Amino acid sequence: MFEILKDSPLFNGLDNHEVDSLINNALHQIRQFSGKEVLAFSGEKVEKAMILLEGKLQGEMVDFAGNSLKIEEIEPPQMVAAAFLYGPQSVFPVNLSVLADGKMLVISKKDFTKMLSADPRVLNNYLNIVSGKAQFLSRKITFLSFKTIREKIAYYLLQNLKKSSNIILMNQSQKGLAELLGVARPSLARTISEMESENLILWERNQVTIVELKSLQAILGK
Amino acid sequence: MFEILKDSPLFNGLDNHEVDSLINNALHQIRQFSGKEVLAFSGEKVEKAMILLEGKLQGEMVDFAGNSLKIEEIEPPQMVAAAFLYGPQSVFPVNLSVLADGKMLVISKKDFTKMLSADPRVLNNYLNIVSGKAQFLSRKITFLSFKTIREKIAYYLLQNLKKSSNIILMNQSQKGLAELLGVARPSLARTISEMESENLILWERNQVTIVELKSLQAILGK
DNA sequence: CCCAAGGTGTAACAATTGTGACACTCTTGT
DNA sequence: ACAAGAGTGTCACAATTGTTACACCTTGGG
Repeated sequence: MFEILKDSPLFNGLDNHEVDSLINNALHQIRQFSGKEVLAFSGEKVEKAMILLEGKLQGEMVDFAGNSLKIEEIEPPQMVAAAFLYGPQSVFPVNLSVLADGKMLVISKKDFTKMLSADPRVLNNYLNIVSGKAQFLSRKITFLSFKTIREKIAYYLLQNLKKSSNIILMNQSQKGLAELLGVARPSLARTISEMESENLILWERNQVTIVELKSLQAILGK
Repeated sequence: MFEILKDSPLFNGLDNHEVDSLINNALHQIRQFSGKEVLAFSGEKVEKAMILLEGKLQGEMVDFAGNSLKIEEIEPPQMVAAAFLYGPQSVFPVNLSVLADGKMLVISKKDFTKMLSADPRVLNNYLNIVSGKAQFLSRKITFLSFKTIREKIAYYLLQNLKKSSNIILMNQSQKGLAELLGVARPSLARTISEMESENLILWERNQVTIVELKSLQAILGK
């Protein structure tokens, strides 16, 4: 039915036929989205299981001053709000907004639950997804816990640094990175300047070169 | 076997006999702990399922400057590190340290997995626990995302305020609260003073009285 | 090819928080 | 009842970050 579904972590280990069969036994629909729509607001109840088929979504916290903190980007064929379908307080923790037009598969919670019972592999996959989410959030907390922008930058770079290379490709604008780190954009730029003039890093449009790895590690290790 | 286990969220809906039977079919042991021991360090692999039977534990992040940020307190009969047993990166996200002497039930991951398969109720309970954890972490992020101490305090108070009362009982020292909010203790005290002199709240040792609820909400709502 | 829109570098200034220090108060065990 | 330890109120000062503003790049349509 949807080719991409068999690559979804949820259906890991199942073949096309099995996936189709599961989907067809459940109440489902396709939801299209486009523009700058907000698909769900923080606090709204999560009542359906959602799997992104096309496009790109973003989860962001919006504080009361209107500032936003990007929590994560969601790309196909990931599940949306997977960790918030069950549990004591199943509401969206973030605003869910559209980054790129697309569509998603929506399944009623009831039928999704049946689907989990019907196939132990799917259940196991789902368990891994939810655990993974918790781990992701935990890492996010690590991030927010760093007090200084310098630490956040160092952590981000070291986290994205591939072994046997000293170059990090940036798929993110400074503006986007500032949101991710939860700091003001000019403040980020300032700290980057400082680190450049100290010869720790070389920050170019699309890539960052680590000049002094040890000093960078020292920022986190002192 | 252990009376308290039947009250554990994991065994919700099962009777004593069923719980005993599940436990006895799994490799398990009792681990005692005391003093100021650190039971597990952040980054250590989670290889066993753990259920707290007695005492009190604390999960805390320790940054590189030695400051700690308390993430949560764990009391019986909760599971320990429930959301970190499965998933792609099953390591402790925090240091697990002892707040009060006690003991916990330790079950090998393999046998715990069997236990989940053996009883759909336990599996469902576990799913709820893990989802709940993700939701907890998500709320924690909400906290850390507030920029000012004033906002954090307002959020904390409103979150802990019971309906039809304007008094909040504090089971937490200012020091503990400062750690929870991730701010320095004197900074917290300063902001509390300010809010008191503005007649928003009345902060006493063991309880906080909300004087002007609307103004408190306005801090978060502007 | 040029314009418009978004991204980036930078600066001065304001606001907030952290630090370290000290006196004082409360609690608890002996 | 008292001493010791932990928690609290407060201060001056340092450090960091946010704000606002503006000039300058880049890039991708028209």
